[in-house]
Amino acid sequence: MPKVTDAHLEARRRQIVEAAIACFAREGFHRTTMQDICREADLSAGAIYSYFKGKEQIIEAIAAERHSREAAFFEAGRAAATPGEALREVGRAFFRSLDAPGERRRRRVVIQLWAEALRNDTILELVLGGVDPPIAAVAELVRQGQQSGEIPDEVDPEALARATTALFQGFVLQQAWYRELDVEA
Amino acid sequence: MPKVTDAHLEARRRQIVEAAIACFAREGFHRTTMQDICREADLSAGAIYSYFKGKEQIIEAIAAERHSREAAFFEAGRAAATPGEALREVGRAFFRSLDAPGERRRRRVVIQLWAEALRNDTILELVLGGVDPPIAAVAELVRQGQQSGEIPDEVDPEALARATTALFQGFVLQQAWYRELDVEA
Amino acid sequence: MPKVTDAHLEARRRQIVEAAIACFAREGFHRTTMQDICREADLSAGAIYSYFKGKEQIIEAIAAERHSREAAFFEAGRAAATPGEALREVGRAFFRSLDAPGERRRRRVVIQLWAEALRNDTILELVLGGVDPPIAAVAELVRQGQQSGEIPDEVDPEALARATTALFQGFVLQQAWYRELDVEA
Amino acid sequence: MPKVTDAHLEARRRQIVEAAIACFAREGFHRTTMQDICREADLSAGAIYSYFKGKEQIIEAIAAERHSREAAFFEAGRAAATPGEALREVGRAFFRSLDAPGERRRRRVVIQLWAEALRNDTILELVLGGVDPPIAAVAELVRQGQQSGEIPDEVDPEALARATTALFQGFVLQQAWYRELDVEA
DNA sequence: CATGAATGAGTGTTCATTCAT
DNA sequence: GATGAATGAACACTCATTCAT
Repeated sequence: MPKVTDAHLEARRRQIVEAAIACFAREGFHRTTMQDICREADLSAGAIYSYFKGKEQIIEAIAAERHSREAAFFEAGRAAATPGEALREVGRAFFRSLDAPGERRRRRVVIQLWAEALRNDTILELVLGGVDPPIAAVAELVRQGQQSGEIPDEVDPEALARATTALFQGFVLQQAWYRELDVEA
Repeated sequence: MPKVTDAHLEARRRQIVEAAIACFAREGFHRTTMQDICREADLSAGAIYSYFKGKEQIIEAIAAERHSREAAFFEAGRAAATPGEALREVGRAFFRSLDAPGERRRRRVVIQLWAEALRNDTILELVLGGVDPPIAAVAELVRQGQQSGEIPDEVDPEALARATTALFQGFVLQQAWYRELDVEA
Repeated sequence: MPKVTDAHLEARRRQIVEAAIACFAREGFHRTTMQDICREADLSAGAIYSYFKGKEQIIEAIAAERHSREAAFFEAGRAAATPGEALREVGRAFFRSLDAPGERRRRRVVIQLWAEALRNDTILELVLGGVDPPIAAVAELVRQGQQSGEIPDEVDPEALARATTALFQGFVLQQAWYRELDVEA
Repeated sequence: MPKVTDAHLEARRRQIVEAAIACFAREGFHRTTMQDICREADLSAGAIYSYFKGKEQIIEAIAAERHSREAAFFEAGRAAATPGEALREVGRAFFRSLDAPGERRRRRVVIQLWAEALRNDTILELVLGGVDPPIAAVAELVRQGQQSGEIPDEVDPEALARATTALFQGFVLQQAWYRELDVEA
């Protein structure tokens, strides 16, 4: 890694990550060669290795990116009047994102990250880092909803939060396989 | 897939598939070498290639297997008195399977199949073949429940079925990442 | 390393080592590519990697071989009547080997091993393993010569042995650079 | 070797050569990258390529340097009263240099040059240019010693000179491998 | 039918060298 | 003159697949 100093380092890394996402969405992590990424990023092999230690690290960089993206959904709920409304708003933000065409590619990569997390602890950690905080946030909203009487007390907030997340993950999956409707919650 | 005529062909194929599942669950499709499978199955490379045309075909065979497994859940609902009870029974059967230790390994492989389905149409078809009929079955149960008044009319049966499946898929995912509770539905 | 079982393993290893020596003598360790060795050994890359874990290990195998070769010189001295005569016989055996055409190639490789030993402890050990015992053997002969009065008492046997070895090593070097005479001792 | 006109060119070249020696002694010619040398010399890659056409040429510059160093040993003998005494003085100067700590690093590089000389004729010439004149000088001293009766006539001066050099080279080698004594001659 | 040694194209990665700034 | 990011050919090594025995 022949060091790089200035701030365009971030731009280059983004360029590479973006190219890698395009390739990975198309062909998967393992069918994508570094040469493919080079071609897509319009950079030489050597250049890419100046910014990332290897293919694995590019994948990890993509996994790390998810954090912020997931967090964005919760911005949608912030303005809501009641916790229940906030929850519904978050759900709607999520469903809206399912249709965003730019996200499609990203979601195909996310599913591969789920699989990769099974055997790469670094990626598992990054993936959970993008999953656990939302679960906690939803659980907190549920607890608030229970205090305000909006949500029945007998529900376990943690379990409901987890179920909601599971539901979303399942939709991500189905959305990647077909092209379809959504409707309810 | 040349030679071999008799019915122990099926036994051999099962032996190989079983070994492959063990390897894939441990290391993933792409980190698993044919040699790994040979070792695990205690067979020579040549032997395996008598029963499967290649690695890809072993993966496809595993994907095909899922059909029958998923179908088994619906057996649980068959004996139920009402459609609503049947649905709950199917859900319970599913959650029970999440804890079955033998299933753990299989589910790790299923997640990889989800990712693989994104770039291999044969596998996509096989995966959907294991997902669509359950959805249809649940939708049918919902419709029956609506006719018997157990379930409100305004729900879209297809959408609810799809949501239920999504929920289950999400749980499969989470179960593979942590080790946890379930409780409600 | 797809295991290899029978005793022709040794033959194959020899074939590879022999090919590697030819390449290394011609081009040096670092200019020789694995493909060169493949070509010379008339084996595929994969085949070579069944017998050696990598290029480094081939070099180490060559270094290990030296042990036995160096030891052979001392056979020459065994039949000698007196220790002094034995020493002279060993020297003569050594000088004879300098002219052996087959050895020429090997000596070119030995010089490279000397350099390699400076930064590879495994090789340093192997090289010293081929150098220390001869030194000890010569020192022992000198001691015997001192007891029999053939050699003056004031010489330090260790130092003389070491000097003798140094002399031999220097000759190996010069012989590899020019093509020349030897005469005395 | 473009540009650069003034006399501090020599200073820069020395700076680079010095850095290269440090790196080569540590890691060997082939494990040392140009980046390593850049870092050690605290110069940019481009700068180094202004003073040397490439890595090879730096190595050659190091080899060329040896000439003068070897020659210095013979200064020691110049003041001696008799040829025999001169020879002993040269030997002593050599052994003294074996212990000089700064020389240690250089000798590690010399050994690598010996190996490199086997496949790079430019380096072979440079190495021999540092070896042949000393041999000739020693042979001349021997001849003088024979004329003055100090040394028996039946010795071949050339052969003895060559043997002396071989002895020295062997000591250089051993000194690089262990840390040891010297004593006699 | 089975074996497992052999194949060889293809992979991720390195590093000497260049050249726009 | 100096810089250091970029280049890209070359390398060591892997592994799905084949086929002589």
